[in-house]
Amino acid sequence: MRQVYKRTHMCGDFTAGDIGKTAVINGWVAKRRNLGGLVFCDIRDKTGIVQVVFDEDVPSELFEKADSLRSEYVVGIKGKVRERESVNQDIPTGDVEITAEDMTVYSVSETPPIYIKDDDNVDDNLRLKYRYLDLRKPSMQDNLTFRHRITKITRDYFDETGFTEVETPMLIKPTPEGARDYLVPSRIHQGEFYALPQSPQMYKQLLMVGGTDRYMQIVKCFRDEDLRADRQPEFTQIDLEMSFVEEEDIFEIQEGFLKRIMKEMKGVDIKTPFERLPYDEAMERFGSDKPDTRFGFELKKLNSLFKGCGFKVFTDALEAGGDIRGICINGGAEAYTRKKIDKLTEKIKSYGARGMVWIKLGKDGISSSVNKFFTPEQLQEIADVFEAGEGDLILIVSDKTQVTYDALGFLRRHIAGEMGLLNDEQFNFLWVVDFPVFEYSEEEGRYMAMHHPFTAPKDEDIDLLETDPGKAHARAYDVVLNGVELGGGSIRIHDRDTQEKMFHALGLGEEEIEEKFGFLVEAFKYGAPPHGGLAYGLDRLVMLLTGESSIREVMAFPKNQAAQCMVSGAPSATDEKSLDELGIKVK
RNA sequence: GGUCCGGUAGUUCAGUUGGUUAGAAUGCCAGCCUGUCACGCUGGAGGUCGUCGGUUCGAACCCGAUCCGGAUCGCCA
Repeated sequence: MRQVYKRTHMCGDFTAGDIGKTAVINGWVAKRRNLGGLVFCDIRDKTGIVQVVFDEDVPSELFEKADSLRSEYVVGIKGKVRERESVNQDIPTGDVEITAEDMTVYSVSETPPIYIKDDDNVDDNLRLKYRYLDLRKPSMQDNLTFRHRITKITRDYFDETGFTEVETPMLIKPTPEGARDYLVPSRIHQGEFYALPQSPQMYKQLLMVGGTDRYMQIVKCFRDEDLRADRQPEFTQIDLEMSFVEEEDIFEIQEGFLKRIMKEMKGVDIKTPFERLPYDEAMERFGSDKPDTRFGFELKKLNSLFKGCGFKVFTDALEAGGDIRGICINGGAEAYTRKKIDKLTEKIKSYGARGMVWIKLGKDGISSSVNKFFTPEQLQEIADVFEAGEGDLILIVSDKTQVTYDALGFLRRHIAGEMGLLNDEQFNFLWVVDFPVFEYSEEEGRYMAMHHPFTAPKDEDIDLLETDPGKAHARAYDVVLNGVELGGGSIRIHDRDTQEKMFHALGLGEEEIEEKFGFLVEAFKYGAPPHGGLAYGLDRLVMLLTGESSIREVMAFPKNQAAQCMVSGAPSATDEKSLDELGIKVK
């Protein structure tokens, strides 16, 4: 005899069309409402809930069993589907109910430590500790299902466009540049280590040398850096690489992919091709390399207006080689009182800004925090740069160039959020292109690859690698959606000469190159096709499309901010025998 | 490593100027209840106020230290 009821329906699937049928369901008790002679029970599975009723028609033994049900008991119920006496408009199965004929209690439950409903507000760490309970919430199941469908579409789409999914190793050589590696000690080679991949970068390039032509992989990646709402130590990439392509070939394929995702998952037709926005322009207009273009408030450089002005803060910044930039908050003059502006000023301090100047265009004329230093005519001149009118607010930051970008880039997005200008239903995709090849690291005292050392410089900039590396632009691109970097990639270097120039610009000596990247350089001796690729952050993509504000909501078992798995307690100490075998001494 | 916010019933929170026995909602338990669906009504149990120390006649509240969580800057090729 079967121990488990053979299910005929999922709880969320019942409709008026099922009335009169005999149904068998398996699920959890979401709610029991005992009215005395009548017991209602909401049974939940991953598809939704359905109401079961135990009334005077059921045998007393079954009724007693129903009375003893508690939240999160696991049950199987057989019964007849019937029309409800009073319909519940709020749930999809609200037309019908199941009148119970038989029930088995598979297992009982203690009172759960967290609420299992969507509109809860439970401490994050508790949710993570009892993740298996948290996952029972419809929104969490919906998110997992949503994610599954995206990965399915991904595999389908790239299959149809000639990609082969290939698994690359998880135990790899530590990478010298970039994020901190998670290291795995080798038992056989004591004192030596594998690293978990930050991305399969070099392997996918080797696959191109290996003739795979078009590669894709949905792959876990690992970075041992501090966590954020959108950053986890292990996360998933949709990783792609193509041979015999240039930027536009890659853009076309990816735009087709995102178009399909948006159509199938959101029912939205997005316009292709996406806007291409050069990095320099993105920074100049939005103060960010991942601009949210759903609203205005664009940055303007004001240096020329303030040369030789009497305001020392501005002239000092200019003399130090910095800039003066501002944004105009249309209609912000009234909403942003002095108190609120002070708060904003406080916030941008974390980006290195020491202060902020404001100009308000009020009903009774123009006023500012620097009235003392500027005549109304001069203030008007600034306002004219922004084409500002009555009711507008101008915010100005003078500092090092990067600080003006960071502070104002933050402000425009922050204020847009506060003013309710971020429309969830609008999807502004764009490519940010022509990234710099290098960024200067104060810490290291040298240029570092902004993307990675295999990124091809633009042809016309190859000579700059040796003469003025800070000015060289790369064939690198990011795809950005509403201010979030969804993915990034580049056309790679495929000839040894350029690769060597790149390594030298990074300050790597022959030996170092051989030691760190020797196998890739070696591979390129034997015929590397021109190639390029891209990787998406799957978690971020799902987060954005589900409207969540943290990638934890779209991962089954995420880590907390201290990089711990709250369910299992990882990381943890291990026994001495294991450590001995690995040749590791702890302190 | 820095900055900010937080830690009080199982859960989410309130807690006045430092003053009697620390409250509410929800959840839980018991009783009643035949159309509920946030069921209702009545009653009950439930607290090391993160921890340690200090000030005080008296501390959830003030002070110091510390631990923990979250957001964020740095960091994330």
